[in-house]
Amino acid sequence: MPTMTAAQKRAHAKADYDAFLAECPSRKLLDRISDKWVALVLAALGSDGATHPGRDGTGEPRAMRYSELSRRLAGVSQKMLTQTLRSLERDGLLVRTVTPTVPVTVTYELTDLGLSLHQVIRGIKRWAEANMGEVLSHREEYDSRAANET
Amino acid sequence: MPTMTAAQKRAHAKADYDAFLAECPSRKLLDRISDKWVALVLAALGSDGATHPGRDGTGEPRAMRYSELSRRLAGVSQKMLTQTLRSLERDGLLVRTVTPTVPVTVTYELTDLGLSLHQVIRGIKRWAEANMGEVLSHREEYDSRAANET
DNA sequence: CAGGATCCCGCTAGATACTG
DNA sequence: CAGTATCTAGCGGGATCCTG
Repeated sequence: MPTMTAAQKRAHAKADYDAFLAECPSRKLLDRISDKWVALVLAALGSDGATHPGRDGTGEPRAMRYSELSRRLAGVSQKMLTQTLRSLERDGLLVRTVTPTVPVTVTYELTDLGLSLHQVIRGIKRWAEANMGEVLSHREEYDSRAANET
Repeated sequence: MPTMTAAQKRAHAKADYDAFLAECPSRKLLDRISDKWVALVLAALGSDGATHPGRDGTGEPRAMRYSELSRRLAGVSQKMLTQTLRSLERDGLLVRTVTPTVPVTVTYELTDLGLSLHQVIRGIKRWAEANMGEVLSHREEYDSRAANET
C-alpha cells in the first residue's frame, strides 16, 4: 500500500500559509525548525562540517547512528537529541532505521524533504561561523558605548 | 574617530569557528539567530512577505517603525520584540534611529550584515510556508501509525 | 547500543502596569 | 509612540537512573 496518498497532500496544499500570522501553522513550524539542534542534526546528516573531508558541501545525505550523532553534536543531551530526532522523523524530514543486530543498530538519514530543508538551513550555520568575528566586534562596540553613557 | 578599527575585526577573524563544538561562540550565535522572532523581524525589514506588493523578494531593505513591526509580527509581545531588536542591534544586524519628533519616532533598518543574514534566513520562512502541507501529511501518517500499535 | 522515564531547576515568554 | 519595569507560570532542557 502507498504510505502517502496524493489526496492527503493535496488536502493541505491548498492553503496559503503566512508565518507572519500568529494562528498560522507555519508559524509553529517556523518555530520548530528555528532550533539550534535541528540545524546541527541536519548539518550532520547532510554531511556538512567535513567529518569526511571532501564530502563537505556536496549535499550528499549521510546515514548516521545515534551514538555518532551524539558525539558529533558536542554537548547535546540524550533527551534533546532523541526529542529532536523524533520530531524530525514525525515531520518526515528523516527516516529512522532499526537493524536487529545485537546490540541493536539504529541509523538516521535525511529524506528528500529533509535534504531540501538542509540546503537552506546549512546557510544559517555557515553564516554564524563566517560572521562570528564581525558580530563580536559589533558587540564590543555596542557594549563599550553603553558603558560610556550613564 | 572610526567607530570600528580594522584591527578589532582581524582580532576575531582569525579563529575558525565550528558550531558543532559546544564551547564555540558560533554555537551560541547559531542559537540566537535560530529564533522565530529573529526570522520574522529580518523577513519584515527585508521587505519579505509583500506588505508592499511588488517589493517582495527584491531583498531591498526597508525602514520600519516599532509599531509597524509589532503589527506585522502578529502576536509578538513588546518584550520579545524589543528584546529581539536590541539583540539584533547589538550584533550589528540592524540600526536603530531615533527622530526627536513629538511623540518620538524610532525606525529600524537592516545593515548590510543584517541583509546578508536575511538572505539566508528568508529561505527558512519560505520553506516552512511552502512545505507546511507535506509536513502535516507526514505527521498524520506518523500519528496514525503510532495509534495502530499498542 | 539506543533510548525511555523521572525529577527538577532555571530562564524566559507573556501579561500587566507604568513612563518620557 | 516606544518603550521600561516587574511578576509569575510554564516548560525547555539537563541530570540521573533504568531497560530491551
